[in-house]
Amino acid sequence: MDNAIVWFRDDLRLQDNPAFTAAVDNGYRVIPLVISEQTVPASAHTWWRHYALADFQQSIKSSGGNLCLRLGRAEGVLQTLIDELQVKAVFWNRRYTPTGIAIDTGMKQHFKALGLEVKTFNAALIKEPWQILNKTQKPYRVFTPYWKACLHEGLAGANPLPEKKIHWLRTESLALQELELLDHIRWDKQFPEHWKPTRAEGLEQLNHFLQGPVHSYDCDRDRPDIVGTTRLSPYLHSGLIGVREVVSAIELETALRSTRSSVDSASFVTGCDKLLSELGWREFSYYLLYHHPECVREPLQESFKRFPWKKDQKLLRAWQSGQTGYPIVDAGMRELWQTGWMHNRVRMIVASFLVKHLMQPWQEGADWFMQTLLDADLASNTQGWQWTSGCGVDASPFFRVFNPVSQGKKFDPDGAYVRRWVPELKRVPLKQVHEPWLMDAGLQQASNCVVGDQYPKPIVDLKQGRERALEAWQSIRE
DNA sequence: TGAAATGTTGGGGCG
DNA sequence: ACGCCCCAACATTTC
Repeated sequence: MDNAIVWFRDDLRLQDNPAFTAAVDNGYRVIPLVISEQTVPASAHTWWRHYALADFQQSIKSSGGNLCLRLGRAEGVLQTLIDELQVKAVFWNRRYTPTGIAIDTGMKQHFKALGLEVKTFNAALIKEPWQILNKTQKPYRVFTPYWKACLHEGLAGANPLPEKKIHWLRTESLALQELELLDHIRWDKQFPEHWKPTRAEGLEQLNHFLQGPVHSYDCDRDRPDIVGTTRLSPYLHSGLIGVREVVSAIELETALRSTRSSVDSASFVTGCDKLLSELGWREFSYYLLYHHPECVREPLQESFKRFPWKKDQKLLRAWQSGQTGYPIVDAGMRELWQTGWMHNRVRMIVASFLVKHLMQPWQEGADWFMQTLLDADLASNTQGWQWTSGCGVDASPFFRVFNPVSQGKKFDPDGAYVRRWVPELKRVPLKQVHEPWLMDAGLQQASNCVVGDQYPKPIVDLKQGRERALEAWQSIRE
């Protein structure tokens, strides 16, 4: 029996894993490998990765293997193992980030040239980015026709499990701690209160969602004050759960429902369609990143390269630390810092505020999100920022400036979300909870929220900020 | 997957 | 009963 390395990256699961399945079914003895290249310092998503790896390690252990953890540059690590263990094949699932593609392409050529069998697969996406093209054989630039084309082809479900018995090759491994994925400064100490990075927990969340919240997903997903979303993003990014497993779960639940005629099937179908379309946006992000790798740093709309940003470290710091004086913005930024996650509606609000009212370059916001999000996903994050900044393809028009006060009133109508994350607002009456500066001096005292003292004064005037942004935008229009 | 400015309409108070 | 004004409520336009 020959040995094959299955190199796991953002696909930390044995189910729905085509590279792993192929290795087993092709009759190889499997060396499950994870390499930590340590190119980024410990941050929120490496915290997640640490515990996700612990879970993955455990699942391999319980099926009789041991996960091989290594540190260093991928090529060197692979070469060492190949030499030591007479490895005949290397299998992995594809990445789609520019650097990931560059590394993987080079490595595939290198090891093929040495006579190894190297095979790559799709575990991360419903459709490969090169698969979906418009009538002129070019990539789509608008979401809706793109997603229709995907739906027309049919959404693939989970990849099959191996049919043959799994044979593991046990190897020496570093201890998980030696990967140094946890920061020495334990600013992440509150994460465990909010997250359990295990596959079982992710599946549980998915199932729970499909049993209840999916029915009101259409409106509830916009409400940061209630748990109306799946909160699956970190599971999907690390690959504890595969996106195609989500598709399969939806299909299975739909099939179960069609056998009984339930009265609430309409809301179920609507919710599922909405969820699928959110997964569609994720796909579209990977698609755009694949076809336009430069979009990580460069706006997709040429004219935005001339945008007159007003770089200001003080404003950026105030935004990052949730001290802007606008409750919904501060609540979002503090939720992010404390839990490693932010509700999507609030991501749009804080992004619009940073880019438009504060006139800071979207790349600054994108960088901060990548450092602080558990689900730090280059594709989704880049597209999210380009979308709100109005410089992406099929983006929100720049003139659509979110007003943090009206957005707060609309999507956090009881003030529960802002009060949860901005404790200064706990005793502020609902009427002023999204605009505490409107309280008179006496009420500010009585509410323990003296503006300019206990809670910051608004960092920018909304009307002025909006007008300044629109003027700047006019200046770059053709 | 906005918001603000501007335009239009229609009911009610009032002389 | 009528015209006039006011102004909410809604609709349209603009960024």
